[in-house]
Amino acid sequence: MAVYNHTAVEKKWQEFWKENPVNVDDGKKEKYYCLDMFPYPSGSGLHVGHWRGYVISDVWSRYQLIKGKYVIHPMGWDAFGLPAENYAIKTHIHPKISVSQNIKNFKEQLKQINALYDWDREVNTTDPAFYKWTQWIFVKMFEKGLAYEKEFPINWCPSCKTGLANEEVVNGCCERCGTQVTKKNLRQWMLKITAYADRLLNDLDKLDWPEKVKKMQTEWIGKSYGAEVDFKVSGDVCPDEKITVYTTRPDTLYGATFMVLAPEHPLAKKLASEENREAVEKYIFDASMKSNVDRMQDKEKTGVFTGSYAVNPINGKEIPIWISDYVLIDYGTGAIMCVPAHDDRDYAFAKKFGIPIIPVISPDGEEMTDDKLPYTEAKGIMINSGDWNGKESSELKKEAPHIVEEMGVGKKTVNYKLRDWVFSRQRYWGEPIPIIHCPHCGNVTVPEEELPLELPDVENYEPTGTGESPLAAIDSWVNCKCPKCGADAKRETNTMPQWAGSSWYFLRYVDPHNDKALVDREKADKYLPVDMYVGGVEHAVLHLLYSRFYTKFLHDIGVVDFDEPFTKLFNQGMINGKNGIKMSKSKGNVVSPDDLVRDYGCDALRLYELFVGPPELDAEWDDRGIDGVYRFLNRFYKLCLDSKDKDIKATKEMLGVRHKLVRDIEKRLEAFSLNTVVSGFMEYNNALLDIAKKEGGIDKDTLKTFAVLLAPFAPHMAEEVWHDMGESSTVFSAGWPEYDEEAAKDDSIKLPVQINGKTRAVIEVQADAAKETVLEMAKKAVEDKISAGIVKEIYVPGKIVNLVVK
RNA sequence: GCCGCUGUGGCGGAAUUGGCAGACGCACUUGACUCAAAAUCAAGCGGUUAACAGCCAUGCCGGUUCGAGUCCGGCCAGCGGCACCA
Repeated sequence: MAVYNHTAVEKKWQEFWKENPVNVDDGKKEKYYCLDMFPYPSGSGLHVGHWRGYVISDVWSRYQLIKGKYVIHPMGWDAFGLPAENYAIKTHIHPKISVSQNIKNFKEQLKQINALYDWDREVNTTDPAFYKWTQWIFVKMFEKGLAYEKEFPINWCPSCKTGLANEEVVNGCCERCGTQVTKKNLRQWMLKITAYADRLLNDLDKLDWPEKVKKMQTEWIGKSYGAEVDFKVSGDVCPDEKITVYTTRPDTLYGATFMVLAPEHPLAKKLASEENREAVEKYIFDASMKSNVDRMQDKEKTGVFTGSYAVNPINGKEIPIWISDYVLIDYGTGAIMCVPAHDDRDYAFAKKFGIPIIPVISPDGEEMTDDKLPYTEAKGIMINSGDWNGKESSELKKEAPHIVEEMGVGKKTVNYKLRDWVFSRQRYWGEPIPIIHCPHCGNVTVPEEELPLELPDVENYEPTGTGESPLAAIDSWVNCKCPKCGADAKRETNTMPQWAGSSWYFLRYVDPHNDKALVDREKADKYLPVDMYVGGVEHAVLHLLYSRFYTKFLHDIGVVDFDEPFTKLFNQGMINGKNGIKMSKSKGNVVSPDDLVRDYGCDALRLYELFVGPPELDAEWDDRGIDGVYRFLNRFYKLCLDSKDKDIKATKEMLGVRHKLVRDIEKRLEAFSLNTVVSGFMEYNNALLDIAKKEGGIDKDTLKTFAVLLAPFAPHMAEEVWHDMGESSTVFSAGWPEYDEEAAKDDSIKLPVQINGKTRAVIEVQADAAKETVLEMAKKAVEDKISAGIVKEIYVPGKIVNLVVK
């Protein structure tokens, strides 16, 4: 029968902690802010995969707590968004109601982890007192010119008559009804995140984040250096027009044999000559009906000749102007010069349509034959390039922008892949955008004192069919007076995306009840920024980039004095079901933590969540493994019970284990190798059990040290043992133990003796033995195998002896 | 296609700057306790071998080194991200 009654013990200490809070800000302690990515409170509840990240961050938080810090470890809810809205459409239950029910359930389940969460700090993005400030930030961005309106195409399902998010488009079709998705131009609110592109890029250097995430953000921002070059249109279809292209390879200008415009380019239609007009217009129309996804899936290049020509400014040659949808209107200038000899896509296009190909770079300076093309490296000698012949292309690549600038036909430029952020949704369940459209004053912000602009109740959550949000159907809400001139005006009916609240919620946790400011500046200075952010890697770009953008903006308007929100980031791996299949209700492979907590206890599940594998990697869940950590906890507890009433004096061996334990656990914990921390506990516990067998027990100080180290991982067990050893205050006030390097050292060590790199014997030597002594012992141990004669002797103290024989 | 990560027993995984490959655990086998089972405790557990010695073993091929899971070069497989970015 198990001696450790986890249910009773865990309940006892949970009540104890409730009455004796362990994490208190006395004003003197150093702060540590450890944050989980807040969850979307879904109706299906928590599974063992959710636990993992929360256990990791809680272990880290409790570690900081024992080290004497005041830990801010909050939790909240990211509760706007599609699932709640779709549920409302189906059931006609207001999202407010379903969301609050889900939160209640989620919170109950979350409490089983018994993390250090400070529930007084709880935030909820759908609470008007919270989204007042989400709206306030928008107002400030509008005032600074960072929020603007623009016609922008969205994914549109002609059958559902609704806009779709990218993730709702599957293989170019609507996820729900299977209809081919098209595009529809709608007026959208945009946020000018591109204004921060350089800072978002450069400040990545300041961050202690996984390199992978930094790299993903760098690529997402996609900074490139190049030149804009003007090509004059020749002929009389469009006299006096010029086309500006962006290129990163101005060195290949002599090789440009055609140009291509995006179908959406303003000149695309105009450039069509009489005989080409029909084909051009058809191509442009077809492209406009294709979804972005479709357009990208086309393998074969398509295109149409406009019938017009432009003049290559470097050599005065006329080159044909084509239209093709492989050129994107929102990158660069929406037009490119094409150098088929040195670009894969241009090459494919030229081959298909029989356009001349002129090589201008050669690795050896010789003429390039067709079989060597396309040659896409910017390395080699310029050929067929007039004055530029003989130059090194990588050098020229840097000079060329200045040359075109001097010629007056272009300029040096920088481009980004990063685009401005489409910030409006034609949906109900989101923050209303606090803008009023006045016929006289234009766009006017809702006055600050009228915030929050609350989301009104509606009868119907269905999309309107016109692409407008359901809010547009509420006349009494839409019609209002202009705050500036008093004229009849209309409210904006778009709402904000789910990202809006999650882009700044971490600031609110330090001052969640403030109705005068987003966050009190003094509190912000004291508690922010976040020291450690724990969450899934799926947010590597969007959420983490948006949060950085928001933080920089709030820094610029003086709300906070730092400009990066998350100093350190840790991405935990996912927990999957059997055979690596993602846990989901539909697959029926979801493992609920509830039964495991009941049968094994919170502590055992916490340990097992870590023991399944390296925290940064994905892991497969296997219920059976939890028996191992459960047995460990019971054995440790039994050892403590057996020892507590005996007055065991610490032997040298016990002290050795104690100091090694502290040294190893601390090192592994600092390295975030949490799975090996757990195996370390087991290993040292086994060592203590062996010693206890000989000595009748283990000294109290060693067991107490063990308990303190264990406390971040298995807080209940640690507290129980701590009190069993006669302590009356909490184990979390014990302070992190220190170790003595000397005491952790063994007197003698086992040294492998190799011959030609193969271990042939193991000798035991004094730790401080002299080289000669060790070598002598080693030779003696392998006497019979070294008769051929030793060529070389290698001795690495503490590691190995290797004897090289003939 | 490009970038990144990962390949170690039946399974999850350990292994400082290159230094006893398989820690710790799961599963399994045997034994003790028990009328019996569970629980617990003890022993074993990569392959080959009757056994020891030996030999073979960290996805594959080669290299550097006294010594390679670890470093270098070339492949293969799986996972993730990006994907007409001019």
